[in-house]
Amino acid sequence: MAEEKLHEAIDAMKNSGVRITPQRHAILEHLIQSMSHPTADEIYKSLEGKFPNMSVATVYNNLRVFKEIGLVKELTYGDASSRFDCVTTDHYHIICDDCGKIVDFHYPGLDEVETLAEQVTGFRVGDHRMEIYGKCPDCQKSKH
Amino acid sequence: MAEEKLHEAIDAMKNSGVRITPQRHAILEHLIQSMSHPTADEIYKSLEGKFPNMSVATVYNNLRVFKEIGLVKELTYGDASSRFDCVTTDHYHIICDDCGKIVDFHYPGLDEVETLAEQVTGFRVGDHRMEIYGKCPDCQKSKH
DNA sequence: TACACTAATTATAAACATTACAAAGTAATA
DNA sequence: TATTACTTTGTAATGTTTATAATTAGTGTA
Repeated sequence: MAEEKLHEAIDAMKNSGVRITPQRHAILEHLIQSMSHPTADEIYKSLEGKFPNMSVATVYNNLRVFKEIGLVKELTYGDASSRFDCVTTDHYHIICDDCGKIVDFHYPGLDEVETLAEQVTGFRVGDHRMEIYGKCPDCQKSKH
Repeated sequence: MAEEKLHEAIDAMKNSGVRITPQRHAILEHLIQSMSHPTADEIYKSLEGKFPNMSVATVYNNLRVFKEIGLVKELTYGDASSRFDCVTTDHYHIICDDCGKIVDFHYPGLDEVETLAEQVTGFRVGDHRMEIYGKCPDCQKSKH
């Protein structure tokens, strides 16, 4: 299924007229397979072996491209660096205040919130994001 | 009413054993009165007149203190710097993709989402945030 | 397949927000 | 007043992200 997602993503790139370079392929592959929410630097470091000459700028450039096509979402929390999440099915994130762990959390889309927001504000709504904060099971146990 | 909020905030500081310095008073006052979502630098610049010697570090330090007491929330969007929002009544934000305008948007708290998240993930939930993205009325008119 | 056009990559420098640190100042308490 | 702990200040340092120019590499067409 990761294979399939990758193909879909590559098709999306073709349709948008975006060239498919080895670096882009590798970044996408890593995002899909990692099942996590890596920072740009983490992606850069994890591809060091395959692409010893790849520049950090390439990672940033392509994450921006993927974002523009809609393949990837940028997650900005309070901490230093953004994290990037492959857009697959609708889901939200729940984040541990103590250890920073991020867990995916599926929930029927909040369409009614979007609709009401349109009516109240006059915006044309395209998207929304939500994060839930709390304490993960592990950190609940370790009462310091 | 801004006056009143300020007093409440100052009481909260007293209860938390946090000293009320002129700088803290001014930062809080600005946050409450501005009715916007300023960056740390905007706060710094707007208080330059009153406090010519105030350091940027002071602004950052105190915003962190306010956050810890629960007086202020940090809003991190994709852009360079965080914005800070006085915690008053429950509300969310709707943000224009084009011009970056941020508009408050009231909505009955999503308590049922928090509850479900607890059940599904085992987290103990304390808080959540949501942002809605779209195109504001002004930017809809100016079809580029 | 080779060519030409355009886009992408690289390497580096720069910008920028935020934090760390030490020294000086200030409030609270006894 | 002396002591203590907390705040502010100024500056340096850190770390992420972007800008730039030169080089390299995809892609469509002959």
